[in-house]
Amino acid sequence: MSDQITLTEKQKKLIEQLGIYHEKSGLSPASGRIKALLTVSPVLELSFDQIRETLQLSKSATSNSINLLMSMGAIDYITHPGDRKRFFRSKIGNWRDTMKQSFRNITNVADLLEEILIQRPNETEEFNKNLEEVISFMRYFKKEIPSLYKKWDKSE
Amino acid sequence: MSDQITLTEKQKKLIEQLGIYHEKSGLSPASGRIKALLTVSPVLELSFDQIRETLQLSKSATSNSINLLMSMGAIDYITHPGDRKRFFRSKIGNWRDTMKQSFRNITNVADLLEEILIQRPNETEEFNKNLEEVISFMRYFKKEIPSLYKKWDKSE
DNA sequence: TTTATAGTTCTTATAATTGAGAACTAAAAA
DNA sequence: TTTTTAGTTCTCAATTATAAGAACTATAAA
Repeated sequence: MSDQITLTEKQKKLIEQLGIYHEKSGLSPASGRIKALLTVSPVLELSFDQIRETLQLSKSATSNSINLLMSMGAIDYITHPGDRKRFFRSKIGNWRDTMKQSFRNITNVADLLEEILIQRPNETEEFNKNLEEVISFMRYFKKEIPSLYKKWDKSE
Repeated sequence: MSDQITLTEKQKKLIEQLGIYHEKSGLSPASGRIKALLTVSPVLELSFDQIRETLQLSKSATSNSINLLMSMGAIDYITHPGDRKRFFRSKIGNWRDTMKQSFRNITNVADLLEEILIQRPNETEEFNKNLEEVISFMRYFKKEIPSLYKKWDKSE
């Protein structure tokens, strides 16, 4: 019956906080909580019903959110022999790709800003110069990311 | 009567695209369009009614969005002697601060992840190691931003 | 002093998100 | 073959976000 997992008050608070952070990054409340639960939970692999009951969600919200998070590559699942259940877990090991994705979002706007710059009147000199600088910095930033990773790897 | 400013189809399309980008970053449609208009418009300083009529917004949506963008530091205004109107303009010159703000959002989660790490069981070794790495990279990244700006400045 | 201007604020109306609950489905177990 | 399990999908209700429109306000102009 009760698949609810036991969490300390501290853990519940951290799930809430991390969940809100995920919401700000564009996830729905339910998806954010599930992603957060799979980061905070001492048990790394949780079944559908453990997630559902721990977070008090409906089956539909749980199913839809799990599938969204899987399609985003944020979580995956494993099965255990003799058990039909799937056990979901965070793909935190993929953090480099996740990070790269979020950098891509910052830098991809550079192309759009360039299109804007191209059709601006030459007369708005100071403005255009600032726009040019933003674009230039974004591209420089993008270019430097690999070496940033390399330098971090070394410093580890 | 008509304070609507003239825009090419291309400019309208760019406002739409940049507006959607701003929406994805958390602004409402109206705020996103206003910020985009003040980036694309060949006329840099636009009055309340020029913004309103060009984007076909209600007075309330225009007023609330303008005030939100001002409180965020995304736009400001000037007045011209003998004219009561305020003329709003993009604060694109502040792009370094804007960029820093968006970096802060990425790196601020490090403290939360650290709190999560601290209370995790030692048994989930691999997971904890990954979490540790994310935190370490985020902090390294934050630390490197100033020198990234410096190097970019030089390369300019 | 009255009127016009430049917005602001308040009260809805509409639309979009979100998730609940029930009905359904496919595969495995009995 | 029937039943149970592990989810999925559909429909709908509730909440939330968004902005329209009207009423209001403060300042300046006439």
